[in-house]
Amino acid sequence: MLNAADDLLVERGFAGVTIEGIAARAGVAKQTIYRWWASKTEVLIDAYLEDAAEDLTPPDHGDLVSDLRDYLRTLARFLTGSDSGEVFKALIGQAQHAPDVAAAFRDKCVEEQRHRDRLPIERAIGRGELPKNLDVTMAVDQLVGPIYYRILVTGQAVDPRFIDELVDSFLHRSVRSDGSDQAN
Amino acid sequence: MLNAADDLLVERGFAGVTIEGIAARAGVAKQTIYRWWASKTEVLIDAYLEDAAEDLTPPDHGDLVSDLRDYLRTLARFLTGSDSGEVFKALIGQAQHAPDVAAAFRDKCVEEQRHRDRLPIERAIGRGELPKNLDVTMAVDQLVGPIYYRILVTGQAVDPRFIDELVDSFLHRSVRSDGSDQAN
Amino acid sequence: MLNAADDLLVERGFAGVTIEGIAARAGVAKQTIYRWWASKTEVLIDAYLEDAAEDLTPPDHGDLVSDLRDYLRTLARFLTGSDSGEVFKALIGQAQHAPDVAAAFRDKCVEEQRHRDRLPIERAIGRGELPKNLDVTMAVDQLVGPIYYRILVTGQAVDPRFIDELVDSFLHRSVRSDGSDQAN
Amino acid sequence: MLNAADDLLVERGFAGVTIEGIAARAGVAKQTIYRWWASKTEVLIDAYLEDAAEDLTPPDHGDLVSDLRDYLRTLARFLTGSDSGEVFKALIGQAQHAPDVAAAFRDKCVEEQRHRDRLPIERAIGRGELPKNLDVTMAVDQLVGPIYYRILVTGQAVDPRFIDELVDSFLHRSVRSDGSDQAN
DNA sequence: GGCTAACCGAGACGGTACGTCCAGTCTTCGT
DNA sequence: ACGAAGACTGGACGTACCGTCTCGGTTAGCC
Repeated sequence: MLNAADDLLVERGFAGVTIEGIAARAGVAKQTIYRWWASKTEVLIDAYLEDAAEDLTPPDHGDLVSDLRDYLRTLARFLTGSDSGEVFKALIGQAQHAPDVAAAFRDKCVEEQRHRDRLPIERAIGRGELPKNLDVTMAVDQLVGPIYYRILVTGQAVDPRFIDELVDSFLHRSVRSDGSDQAN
Repeated sequence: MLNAADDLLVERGFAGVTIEGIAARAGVAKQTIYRWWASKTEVLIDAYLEDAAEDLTPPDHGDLVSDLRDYLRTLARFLTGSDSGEVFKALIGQAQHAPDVAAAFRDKCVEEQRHRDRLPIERAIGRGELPKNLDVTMAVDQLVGPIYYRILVTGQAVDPRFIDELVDSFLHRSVRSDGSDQAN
Repeated sequence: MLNAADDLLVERGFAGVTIEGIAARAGVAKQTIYRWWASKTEVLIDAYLEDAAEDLTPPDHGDLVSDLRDYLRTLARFLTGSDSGEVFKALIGQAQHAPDVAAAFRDKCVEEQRHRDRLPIERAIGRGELPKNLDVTMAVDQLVGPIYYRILVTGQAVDPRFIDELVDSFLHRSVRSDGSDQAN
Repeated sequence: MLNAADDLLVERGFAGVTIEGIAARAGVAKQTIYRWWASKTEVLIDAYLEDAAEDLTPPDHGDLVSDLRDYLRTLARFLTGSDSGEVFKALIGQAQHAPDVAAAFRDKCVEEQRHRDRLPIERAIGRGELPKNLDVTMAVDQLVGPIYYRILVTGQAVDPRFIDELVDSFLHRSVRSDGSDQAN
């Protein structure tokens, strides 16, 4: 059933995902779907949860710059080029239309995603590469925000160069924000 | 007709906007709508264009910090609290589902919006507050990206404190990036 | 279970009787119903048999006219005004749609009913009030046929006056049909 | 559409008639059916009206006995052996379940039928074969009632012998009831 | 100034999917 | 072991909109 939903989304787009279509493809009665999910969006959320998360495990090279560049590139590729990313974007899209979808989606998907997003930063703090008092949430917003923005809103390409610049800007600012390099 | 579409979206959400509903509320035949627009999304794009843009004219205080803080707050308020902002978000949402919507939406709405976003930066460059070789696109992405990200993806609040920090980070980094303020 | 079926029919009509409804009201699992009956119609047949028959025992006043008038009025009241009568009519109705229902219904309900219908006539023959060679089946058809016809088909009222006329016609014809009054 | 309904009823019985089935067979959208009829029963009523009535025009041999025998045999054949008769019986059946169906059915179908039933009697009265003060309604009930009764309730055969006896009984009684043949 | 054409409202139409109800079959679990 | 509980496939229900398609009944323009 979840696979059926997944496949339909990739093949025919969000509008092509229908409860009837999922049921037909999964060889299941509509009622069975309604028994477990309230809408196609909830099916997609579960479909996303099932087979998506692991693709995004942040790497750990023991080096902030490498970690960030690697991870953010993976994130961009996930959002623009993978099936799970398609589902994720579709769900973000749907979240703009229905507050209940937004709530469920954030609870179950975004929360987890944000947790992963924080890891490289937190590890760097642990290693002393970044100051202990760094506002991690803020840092994450500044790093991934522009990426989501380009993908969701403007459609601009998110290429390695863009990510490198993003990381550079972030690091220069961050390092400086604890005052340590102002002394130079 | 555009008002009807607008009103329906605000009252009942994107799913509550239907061609039939618009026609009924506008006292118009469905066919008349189809004569000029290909889908409800296109109606909403035009509805957005009609009465939205002017709310977002960036201010010009002659001072980058004030301009940015003022403008980004206005942008956040527009996205989270205005009727036009609702339409805008609905269209971003729909753009995730349909590439043609995405294309039209970016052409007609985002383009213009991006132009406005650049103004404070460009004026600051003109005034010499920012270096001439600054990558404006990048700068805009870093400033508005996190705001859109919070609103569209995570649902975190976008309050003045967040915006101030965003602006501070940006300025320290930007100013520093050409090395000009290190000389001070 | 039978009571549940009965009650549902009276409260909500034939379409309101469902296996699930009976099961729910009787506090029983659907499967338990299917174990003993093949369809809701069979449940209704048994429900009818359980608590219906006795209301229609023909009276025995020792006088054909009184017996017939009394009995036919009771029959009319049964068909138009009693709960069992509602079940009976519902079953006749259903018998028009499904031959198997018709067969079962006639076997189990109509047969018995016909037997009761014959009693007044047969007793009158026994008493010598009617000729021994009278075609009892024919006589019954002529007496009860018009009553069923009005109730099932035309919806005309079946009032005492109608029944009296029916009985009168029958008696005059019957007495004469053995040739005994042609001699006058 | 009406033909489709008709055909389905004859082929698959009343339960086999569904709005979806009619729509599919007629090459029409469900909504179109719902636009014009409130239920499958109403479709069947109109289907019956369209192509049924003319089969039952009572004959006029100028002779009551012939007229009645001929007509009642036609009626019996109509009810037991024709497609329209199947529809008619199905509607009578359904009328037992739903008062609104009963009302519509009686208004549109039974009324007309009753009118035809009266014709032989009324013409005989016009010709002086029957007394002017004869209760025609009562007479019709007594003639057709037993036929409907056998067909709808008991399932007994309605053969020519039965009809002949019915007519004989009726005539002897009727003729006698005004005293005219007692004078012989 | 009258004829004609375009446009518009109204809404019927063939469709697709919705979400619900119930049928009839099945498995599980507790007494 | 039996029966309640209820999940399951399947199919029809009646509804909402879709996008297409006639219909008249205005206007408006052009001769």
